[in-house]
Amino acid sequence: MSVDPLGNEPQPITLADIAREAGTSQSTASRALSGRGYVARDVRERLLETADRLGYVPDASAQTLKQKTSRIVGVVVSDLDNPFYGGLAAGVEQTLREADYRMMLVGDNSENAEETAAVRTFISMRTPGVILTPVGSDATTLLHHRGVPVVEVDRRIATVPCDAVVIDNVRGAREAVEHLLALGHRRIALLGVATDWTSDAGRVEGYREAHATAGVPVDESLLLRFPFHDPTAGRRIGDLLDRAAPTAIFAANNLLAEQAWRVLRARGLALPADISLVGFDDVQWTDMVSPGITTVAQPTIELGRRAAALLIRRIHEPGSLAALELLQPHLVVRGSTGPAPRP
Amino acid sequence: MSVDPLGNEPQPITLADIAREAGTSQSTASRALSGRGYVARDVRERLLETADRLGYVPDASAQTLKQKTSRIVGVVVSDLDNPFYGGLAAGVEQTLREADYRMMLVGDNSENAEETAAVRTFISMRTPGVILTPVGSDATTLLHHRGVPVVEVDRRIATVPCDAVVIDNVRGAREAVEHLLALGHRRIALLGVATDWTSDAGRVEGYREAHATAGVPVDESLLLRFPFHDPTAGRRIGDLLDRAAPTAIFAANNLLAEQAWRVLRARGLALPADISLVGFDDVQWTDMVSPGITTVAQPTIELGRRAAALLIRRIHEPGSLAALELLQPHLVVRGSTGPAPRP
DNA sequence: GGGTTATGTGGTTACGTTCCCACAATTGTG
DNA sequence: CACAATTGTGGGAACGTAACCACATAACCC
Repeated sequence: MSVDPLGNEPQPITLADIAREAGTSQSTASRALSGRGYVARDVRERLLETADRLGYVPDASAQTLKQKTSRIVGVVVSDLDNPFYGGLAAGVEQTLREADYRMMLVGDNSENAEETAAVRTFISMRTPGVILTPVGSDATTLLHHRGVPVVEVDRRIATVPCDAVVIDNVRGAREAVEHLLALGHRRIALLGVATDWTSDAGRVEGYREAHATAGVPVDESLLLRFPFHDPTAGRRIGDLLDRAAPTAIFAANNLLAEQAWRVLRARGLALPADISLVGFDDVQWTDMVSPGITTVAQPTIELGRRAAALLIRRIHEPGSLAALELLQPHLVVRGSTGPAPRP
Repeated sequence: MSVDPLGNEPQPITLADIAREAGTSQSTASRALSGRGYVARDVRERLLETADRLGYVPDASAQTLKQKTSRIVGVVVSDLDNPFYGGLAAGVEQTLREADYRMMLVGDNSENAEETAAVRTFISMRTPGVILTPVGSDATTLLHHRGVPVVEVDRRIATVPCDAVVIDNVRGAREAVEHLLALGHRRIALLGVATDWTSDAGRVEGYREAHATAGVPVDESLLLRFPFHDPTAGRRIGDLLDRAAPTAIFAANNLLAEQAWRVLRARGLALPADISLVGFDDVQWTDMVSPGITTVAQPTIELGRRAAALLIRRIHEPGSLAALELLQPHLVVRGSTGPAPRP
């Protein structure tokens, strides 16, 4: 690269520069580079060449200011550290990129305030649309009120009409619990999240449905709910084991499944001889531990892809009714589940 | 919320609107809301109140256009799906948020072209600085040439002066291999990445250093290098086992460690009786499988935090010399390593 | 009491882009 | 040959903000 040896490029070059250099007007240069409007073949080529030669990069803020919308889609997930959200984001980005949009990814640590703050940033950036795993309804309301398309993914919370793509949590949970019931378990603990998330509510519902269908009454003392990041989760799970003597545990997300697994190992309980365990979300470790963990697998990246596709459609045709896409999970049976121990 | 029941908010409100509403000039309104410059107490309060009441959100693109810089730091990582990069991003975001910057996270799938494209977007957004896990040197050069501060994390590739924060790969690898040598292993396979990444080069160097210090010659046929995402990795590792008969494997990143582990399990080899395994990067599963995997742990989120802190410092005082921060990894010994089997 | 400073305010411009409009020249159509 | 459509170009006004500058008024100091 043979450029300015002093390395100081004080002024970035603008459209005006390349217009002057190519001997045309700014208007023509704009048309040539943006590809909209008439411009003669040779003139266009000359302009493209000079732009390239001078290393012209259009100023996104000027474009956004003028066009009143940017090409950066806002995405907010609950936890950047959790592989589930990582996969989701990867799926979103992939589809967005194909449609020539960029992704701005933000984590909100499951805090309503952080979610709202992120959304405020998106609004100020004139984002064309937002994808989020909602933690509260404020953010979506804010966006909807501003006319910004929103797609909720993984959970539905919005109190205003908006698109969503979620998995069939009821069915996933039902299949998991049916599997346990079929193995003879009658005392199945449920570890869930103590929020108003629909994902969690659905999983509880599936748990109850399976019991109802099988004619097994639900012992409410077997249900345990946790805040999103609960440092005392391990102890509480231990208490549950002592207090309610379950023969199986259904953990409604990958974090709780891990916690439960660690407690069981610490107690030296054998899977599935002493107790059975089913998780939700097929993360990496579930097939590496022995025995492998039976779990409800979700199409994580596909969830992201669908959300992005839905958003793009909505950006292009804002009119139509709010859509709800329901993806199907499926139960992956591994060694962590077996017949209920005979007392 | 009692707003426009028709839900159409065609024009977002601007500074001019709130100035008119409060009976001041635009200049005064700007000063009151941005907090720079004189404005009487009561006037300021009145302006803040009206801004709040009307739901004013400043237009980021106008601000950026005027100020020639935005508050959105660009971050590009190799793989959103990999928990290592997820942790890194979480650390970066946390520190950035505290300094009132936002993060724009992009994945590049370890493709030079995608990395460069992302960086071009950042430039067009007038990003105040960029943090990246570099895959090539083009991106950094581009940014440096434009006068945008860059911090490289995890690896150093730049051919231009720029800040970096990495871990001491040589030492991490050396300790891992010394551990194996001390256990009597003499045929230690190395699984690495076939790139010019300094992280990988450092790990190879540590491997060689440990051998040299112990006076053990290195059998080059034990060294294996893979592209970043190699679908044939499993087969190649299997070939290595057959061909070179190692008694231990040192896998230089978490992906390769997982691959190796799966191959060993598939072959029914017992850890550590038949063969020992050491990984790099202490991801979740390493202490869940049995036996646990001995591994070189890196302070992942801390890596992200330091990078962000360094970038912020550099943004505020551009003059000083490029800094290199070296974080120390440490070896976590678990059950996957044991004495070399007697032939 | 004239100068300096602190405290406040408003007019105006510039940032870089897009896009509407006006206008030329060329070609086609009755 | 008039009149329209096609092809092509350039002038100039926005978009919403920040910041420079000019200009008030009041307080303060020798």
